[in-house]
Amino acid sequence: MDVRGTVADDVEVRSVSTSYGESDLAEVRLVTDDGPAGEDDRPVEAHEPITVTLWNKWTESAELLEPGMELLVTDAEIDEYQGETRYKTTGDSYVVVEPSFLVNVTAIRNWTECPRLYYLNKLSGVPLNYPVVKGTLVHEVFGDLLRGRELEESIDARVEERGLQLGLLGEDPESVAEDVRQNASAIEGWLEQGRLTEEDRAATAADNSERAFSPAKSSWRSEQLLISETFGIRGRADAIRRGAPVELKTGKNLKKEPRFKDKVQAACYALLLEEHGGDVDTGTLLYTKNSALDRNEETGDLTPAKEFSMGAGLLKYVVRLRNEIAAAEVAGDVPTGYEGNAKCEYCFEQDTCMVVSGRLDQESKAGQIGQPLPAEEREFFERFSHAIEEERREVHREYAKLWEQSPKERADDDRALIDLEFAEKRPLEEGRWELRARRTSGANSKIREGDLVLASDGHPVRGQSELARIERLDEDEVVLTADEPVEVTRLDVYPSELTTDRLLVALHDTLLKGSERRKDVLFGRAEPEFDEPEETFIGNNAAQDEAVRKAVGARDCALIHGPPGTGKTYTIARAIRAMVERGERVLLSAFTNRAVDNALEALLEQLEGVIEEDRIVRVGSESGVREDMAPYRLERAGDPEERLAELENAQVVAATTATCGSRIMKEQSFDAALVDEAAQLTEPGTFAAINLAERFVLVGDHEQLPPVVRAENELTESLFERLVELHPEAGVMLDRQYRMNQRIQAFASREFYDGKLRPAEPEVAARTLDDLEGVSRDDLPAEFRDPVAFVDVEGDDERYTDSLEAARIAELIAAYEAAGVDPADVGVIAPFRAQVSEISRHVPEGVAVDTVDRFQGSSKEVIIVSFTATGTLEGPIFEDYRRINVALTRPKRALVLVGDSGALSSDPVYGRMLEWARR
DNA sequence: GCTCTGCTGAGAGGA
Repeated sequence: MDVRGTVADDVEVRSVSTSYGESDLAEVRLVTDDGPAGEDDRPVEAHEPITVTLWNKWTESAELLEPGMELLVTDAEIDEYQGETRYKTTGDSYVVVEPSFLVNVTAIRNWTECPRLYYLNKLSGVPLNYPVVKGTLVHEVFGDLLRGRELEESIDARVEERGLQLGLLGEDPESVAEDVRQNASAIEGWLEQGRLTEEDRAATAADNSERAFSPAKSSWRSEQLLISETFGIRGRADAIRRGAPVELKTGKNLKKEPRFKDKVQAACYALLLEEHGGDVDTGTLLYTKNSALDRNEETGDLTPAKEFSMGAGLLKYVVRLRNEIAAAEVAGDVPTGYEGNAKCEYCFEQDTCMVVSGRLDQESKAGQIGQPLPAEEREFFERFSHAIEEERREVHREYAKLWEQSPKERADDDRALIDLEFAEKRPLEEGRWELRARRTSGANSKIREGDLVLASDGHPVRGQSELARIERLDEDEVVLTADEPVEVTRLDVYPSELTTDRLLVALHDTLLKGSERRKDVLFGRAEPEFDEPEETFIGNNAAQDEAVRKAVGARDCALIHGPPGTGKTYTIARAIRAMVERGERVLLSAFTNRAVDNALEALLEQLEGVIEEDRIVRVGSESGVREDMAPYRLERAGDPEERLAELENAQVVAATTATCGSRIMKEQSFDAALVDEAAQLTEPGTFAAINLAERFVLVGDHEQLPPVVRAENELTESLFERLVELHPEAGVMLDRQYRMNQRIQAFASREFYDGKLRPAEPEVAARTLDDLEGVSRDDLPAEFRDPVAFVDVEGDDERYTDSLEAARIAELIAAYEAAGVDPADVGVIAPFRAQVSEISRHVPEGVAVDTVDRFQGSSKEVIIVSFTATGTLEGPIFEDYRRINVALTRPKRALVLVGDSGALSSDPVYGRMLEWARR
C-alpha cells in the first residue's frame, strides 16, 4: 500500500542491530488526510499522526525531511510494533520527498554530475553555442527518422528551421548539414543493420500502407513527454523501443560502459515508463559520434549503441537524487558542490562557478574568485531569487492539478477542454500528424490558438498524451498538430516554467554582469543624469514634450508616468523617432504581445519616411504577433546569413520582455530600451529588457493594475514604481488626458492623481454622447443624461454573480440603444469572470463584456460597471483600489455604476465614489 | 479567496 502525508516532527536517523546485522532506520511521523488505515479499514480520527519506518538507504532521503514536507512511501507494509500500528518500507518501496514537485530529467542528470552545475544552469542559462544547436538538430533528425521521414529531407528542413540561430553563430548551412549527416548516418546504420529486429521488421512490414515505425503498429515511439505523479519527475524521452528508453548522444564515447550521468538519465525514463505500465530492465545509449569502425573489441557491438541493464538499485538511487533536488528547492538551499563527489578540476563550469560563488559569497567546493557584491545587492538577489522560486512552486502546483483535479474541476477552472470527440488523424509530410476533434459543448477555457497543450485520449498523465500545438480552435472543432496520432478527447493547459527561468537569468545578469553605473542607479547610490536636448518635440503638450526630452536626454534612465488617456503611446513613439533620427538603435518592449503591437503601431506612424520599413523588426512567435504586424515579424527559419542580416540591420526591434530573455535576443544590444506598461512588470521582468541596452525609459502607471504573479511576494511591486519613488527627478507625469469628459475624470484625478489629471482640451472636457452621430441624450431617461450615473440594485446575495445587476444592465443597454448608441460603443466591466458570463447572456451582440483586468488599456464611449457585491465589499478583488481606477477611467462620454449602495458605502474609497456618482 | 499573460520546450554538449 502507499502511505502519504505531511512530515509532523524532526526526523532522526539511527542504527539498530537486526538479524541481518547493523541497519539504519528513520522513524517518520506523518499527518495523513485520513489517518492510519487498519487492516479492517476502520475509520480513524483524521490528522492523527502515523509512523513510517524508512530503512537503510532510504534514510538518506529521511535526512532531507523537515516538518511540513510531503512524503510518499510506495509499497509500504503494516508493521505492528509494541501494540501500535505502524508502517515500514519494503524491498519494493520507493520513498518520494515532495512528490508534487516535478523535477526535470535534465535537472537530475546535471545534479548527479554536480549539484552546483544544476544550480548554475538554472541561474545563468545556457548561451547560444554551436555544439548545443548541433546536438538539438541531430535529435530532431533522429525523431524524424523514427517517424519515417527521409534522411536528407529531414536534415535540410531542420537546418533551415534554425536559420537565425545558425546565422548568429556564423555557421553556413552546408557544413552544418554535413556535421549532422555524420551523426545521423550512425543512427541510420544502427537502425538498419543492428538493432532493427525481426519483431520490428514484422511490425513495420504490416504497416506498409502507412509509414514505417508508426507507434500504433510498431514497437518504436519517438520523443515522448512523460510525467510521473508518483516519482515527481517529468521529461521527454528521445525514443522508446519495445517499452525501453533509448537515449541519443551527439558526443563520442569509446569506453565500454555508458557515462554514468547518461545511465542516470535513461533510468529516469525507465521510472517514468514504469509508472505508465512498463517493466523496464534495459536501456540503450546511442553515441552517434562513434562510427562503425569503432566496433567494440570485447562485445563486438556496433559501437554507437550501448545497451545496459538497469537494476532496482539504480532506479532507487535515481529517486534519492531526485529527492535531494526536491528537498533543496523546497527549503530554498543553494548547493555548495560538497553534496556530490564532483571533481572541480574537470568541470567546464569551474570558472563560472567560482565567479558566482565569489560575487554572491556562496560556499562552494570550487572556491571563490573576486570581490563579493555589496551587501544590499546580495540581499536583493536573495530576496528576488527566493520570490522567483516561489513563483516556480506555483507553476509546479499547476502540474499537480493535472492529476489532483477531476476533469470537471479542470474544466471549471478553464484549464481544460474535456468534451471533445475524436474525429480524424491525418499524416503530414514531415512525419507529424494533424488531429481533429469535435467540440461538443461551448465551454470556454484559456486555451487559445497557437498554444502548446497536452492532448490526451482521456487523461493528461495517466492516459496516452502528447504535447500538441493548437492550429485552429473554433466553436465546434479543434485542429492540432503533434508527433504522434493520439486519439484526442481532452486538452489541458501545459504549465510552463519558461518565464520563471528567464526571470532568474535576468536577475543574475543584472547583478553579476550589469554595469556598475546601472546598479548604482537601481540601488539609489547615484542620481540619474540627463543631457538637455535643444529642440522642442511636442509643441502643444508641455508634459509630453518634457517626457520626450527626458527620454532622449537620459544618460541612465527616464520614467514616464502616464495616467489613463494621456497619450503615453504617442509619447513613446515620438521619443523613439527622435532617438532613431540620432542614429541610435532602440528596443521597444512590454510585457504583453498586445502592448508591444499597440506601441509598434503608433511607432510605425511616426517612423514613416524616417527609416525604411525593413529596419523595423518584430521578434515573437507567429501566434503572439498581431496579424497586421506580421509583415514586420522576423522569421526564424531560412538562410542563416539573410536572417542574421535582417535582425542586425534593424534599427528598431520590438519584442515582449519574455522574448528579450531568449537566446536570440540576448545576443543583441541597443542604445536605448523603452518599456511600455512598465507598471505591470516585475523587477526581473523589466531587467530582461533593459539588460540589453545602455539606457532605458520606463513608461507606465502604478495607479493601475500591478504585475500578475502567482505567489504573493516582492514581485508584485514593479521596478517602475520603485524607481518613481527612488528617483522622482527622473520622472515626468503626463497630466493632460484626451479621453474622458471632465465629470468622469474628476474622481480618478482626485483620488489617484492628487487632482493633477486634467482634460487636455476644452473639447475633451465637454464631450458627451450628443457628439456621436444619431445620438441624443434627451432620448435617455433623465438620470442618465449626466455623464456619470449610479443605479442602486440591491443584489441577489450570490457571491460571484448577480443576476439582478445583469438584468438591470441589459435594460440600460436597451435604453442607450434606443437613444441611438451603437452597441459596439458600449463596454460592460465586472469584477468576476462568472459575472462576465452572466452578463454576456443578457446583453446584445457587439457589447464588450469583460473583467477589469482585461479592459485595462482600452476605452469605450459608454462604460457600465457591475460591482457584483451585496451587503459588504469583502474580498480581495475590491481591496486593490487600482482596480476601480482602471474601471472608472475606461469611458469617454458616459459612465454608469451599477451596484448595492449599502455594500459600496461600507468602504471609504467606494463611499467617496458613490458620493461623486450621485452628485 | 479573485483577477491574470508570458512562452515551442526539454534537453541540446564540451573532455
